[in-house]
Amino acid sequence: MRRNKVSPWRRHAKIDAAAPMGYHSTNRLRNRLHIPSEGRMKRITMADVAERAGVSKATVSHVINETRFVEAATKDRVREAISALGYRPNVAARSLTTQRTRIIGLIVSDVTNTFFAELMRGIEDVLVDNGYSLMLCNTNEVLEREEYYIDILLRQGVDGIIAAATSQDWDALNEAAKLNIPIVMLDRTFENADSPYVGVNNSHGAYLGTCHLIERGYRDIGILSGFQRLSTMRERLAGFEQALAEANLPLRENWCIDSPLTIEDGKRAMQQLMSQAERPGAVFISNNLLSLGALMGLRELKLACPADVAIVGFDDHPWAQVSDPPLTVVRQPTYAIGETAAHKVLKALNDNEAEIPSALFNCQLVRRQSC
Amino acid sequence: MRRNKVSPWRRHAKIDAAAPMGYHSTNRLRNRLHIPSEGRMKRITMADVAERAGVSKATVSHVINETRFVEAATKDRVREAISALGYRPNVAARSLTTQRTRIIGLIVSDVTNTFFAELMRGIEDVLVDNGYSLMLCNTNEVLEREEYYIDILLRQGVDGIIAAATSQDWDALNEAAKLNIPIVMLDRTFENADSPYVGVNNSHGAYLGTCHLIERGYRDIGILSGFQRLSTMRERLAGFEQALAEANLPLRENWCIDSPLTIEDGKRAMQQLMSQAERPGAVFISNNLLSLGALMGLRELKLACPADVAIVGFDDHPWAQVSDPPLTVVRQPTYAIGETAAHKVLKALNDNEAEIPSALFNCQLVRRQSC
DNA sequence: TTCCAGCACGCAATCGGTTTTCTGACGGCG
DNA sequence: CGCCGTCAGAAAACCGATTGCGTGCTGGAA
Repeated sequence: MRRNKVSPWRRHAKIDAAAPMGYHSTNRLRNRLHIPSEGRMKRITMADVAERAGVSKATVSHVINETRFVEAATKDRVREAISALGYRPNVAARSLTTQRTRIIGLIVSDVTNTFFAELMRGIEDVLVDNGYSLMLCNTNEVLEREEYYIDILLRQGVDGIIAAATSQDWDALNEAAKLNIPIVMLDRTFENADSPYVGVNNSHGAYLGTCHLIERGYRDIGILSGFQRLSTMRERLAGFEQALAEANLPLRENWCIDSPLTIEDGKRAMQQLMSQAERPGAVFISNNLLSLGALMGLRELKLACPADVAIVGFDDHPWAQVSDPPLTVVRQPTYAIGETAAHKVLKALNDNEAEIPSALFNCQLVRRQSC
Repeated sequence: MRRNKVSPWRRHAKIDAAAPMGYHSTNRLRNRLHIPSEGRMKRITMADVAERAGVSKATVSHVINETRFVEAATKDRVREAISALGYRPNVAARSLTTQRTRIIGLIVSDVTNTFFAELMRGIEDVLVDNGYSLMLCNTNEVLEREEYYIDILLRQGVDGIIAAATSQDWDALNEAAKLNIPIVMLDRTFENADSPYVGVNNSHGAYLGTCHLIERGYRDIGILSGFQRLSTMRERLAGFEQALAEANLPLRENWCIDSPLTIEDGKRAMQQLMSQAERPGAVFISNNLLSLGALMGLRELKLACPADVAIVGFDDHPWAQVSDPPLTVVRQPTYAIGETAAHKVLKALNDNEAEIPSALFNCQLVRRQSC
């Protein structure tokens, strides 16, 4: 712990590193981080409060937590002492005895993806309402980092974990499960996951989107999808295939492209798709970053959307309303998914015996002008 | 703590609540959150490790932390015991004595704003490399929530705080400062802030953007800005004004609009601006959410950009490349700002005496087609 | 008057680590 | 041979809360 190795999985930002922007540290802005002389101030503990109020630590504790009857007058003295001294309980000490930290660990793959950010907001709003805190673990979709973080969360003693996991199996989370820590799978799950899952009906969503393309008259439809190791991507591909099958349309191998879930890769994938001799007239895109990349790719190729190729994307995004063209998408109730996931961990924590069911939300087609 | 009041500042998502999407909890997906019978597994402590290795707790501790020489053979026995038992140190216990938690608190106003998300990523990447964890506090730009969170962070005993503060003065953070906890101001600061600041040269950025509009021949220029209580917004307005002044252009009161920093409000503000009898031919927009809202507003009014009104925005966004029109913006090196902020807290933690200077990055004009 | 129940609260063990102090063994040196 | 410094590791105090158990006091019943 004390020795900090440079972790091997660090992924550097490309945009900023390349940008020719100066960094100058200004002297006139020099500031102290620390209050001048006083040195380290004595921490105020429960014993200090007890002494000032003329009671024992036990009584102070019971006043704070309302765990035992305390006479009104005593209670007042304690409260007065607390505010006079500016006492703040030490959660480390508390969780040492209670074995609970009131911290929930959140594992996501990319906080800059608005989808995950919106999930986070939903989760965080619920947690803060219930007096819980959030420890953020951004994995950048790197497995080793996810495993590292799970270990950290366990050392930290988090009360529960909400995970949009990168890993494809239960191994990484198994340690947590063995310790009886509630886990909720978010957005993604996998076959042998032994935890409730909160997300959308992905196959139906993709089905909706694809059917919309078919209704609009497109017959030659391709798909841009993410790695099939992610359950969401598998399900969306399945929904896409089902829609084609029901319409008796062919599924052409070379019109089905898997790509890493980044804008750059989406761009490449779209260009690869569209530079074939025979190219699709419409494309279903399984992820919002890929959709954005695809639009960029088309722009570079000077292909018009929907004239040259129509698009339906997965996941809505505020900017999708003002893109050129405004994107028709399958929308997930993202914020609500986050809220629900948070409620489920809390439920598990408050009622040890509760069976926590999974929750599947439905998607909604948002018609705009990309097809 | 134990009693959870519903907090008064909770802000609900509008989009999701309104969306007519079904929620059905599936029975066939019922899962257990907990491992069946075993009950609560005995936690493995340092004492267990010590016993198995036939040494004292002290020795185990020294092996783990490399705080004292331990004979190779002993070290091996301890290590074997650790991995055999699957021992994981309890950070609560550790931080109780060390008085350090290796947690940094991050206060931001809106995680769904890509700008903050990108900052977070930079911060998180640096922290994880250094063995620190991140506690996320999303304030939704609500002051009470920020204060609540600062209190939580202090109880939690975080080692440092990085704050994109909503508050306009030092009061809220003062408690933290009194406890000698390093604070780094992120993106925003204020007059009497007694902490280093990491951000960009906002006034120069706005100056750049406005000058660009002037060079392109626009004389009648307005500005959409955020609340002037935020230092960033004040500085950007100042840069804007300077550019106008240098070009001997008038600053028209009713072409300067302040608005809350949301997409909806940006839309309203832009519509308000453009529905005046005499309207500007170009607008500088101080924030990315406002820029997006502005584009939406123009679209509703059936006004063309840049034909009817030109736009230069602040903050780049991947989607800005494919918007209609692609947006000319002033870009900040967001990720690098985050990294720098993180490095500064760590510096303060590692070197108690260090004077930590503020850091100002430069902005860059990204020319696209909105003017 | 004695006894006991119940009230209001104190005492001290405990959680799981870190760190200071203590100890026994060994070896070098006069 | 005796003395002492060094070394590896043990023992115990300590961090700041929670909590089971114990206790002095009061008042009503026997």
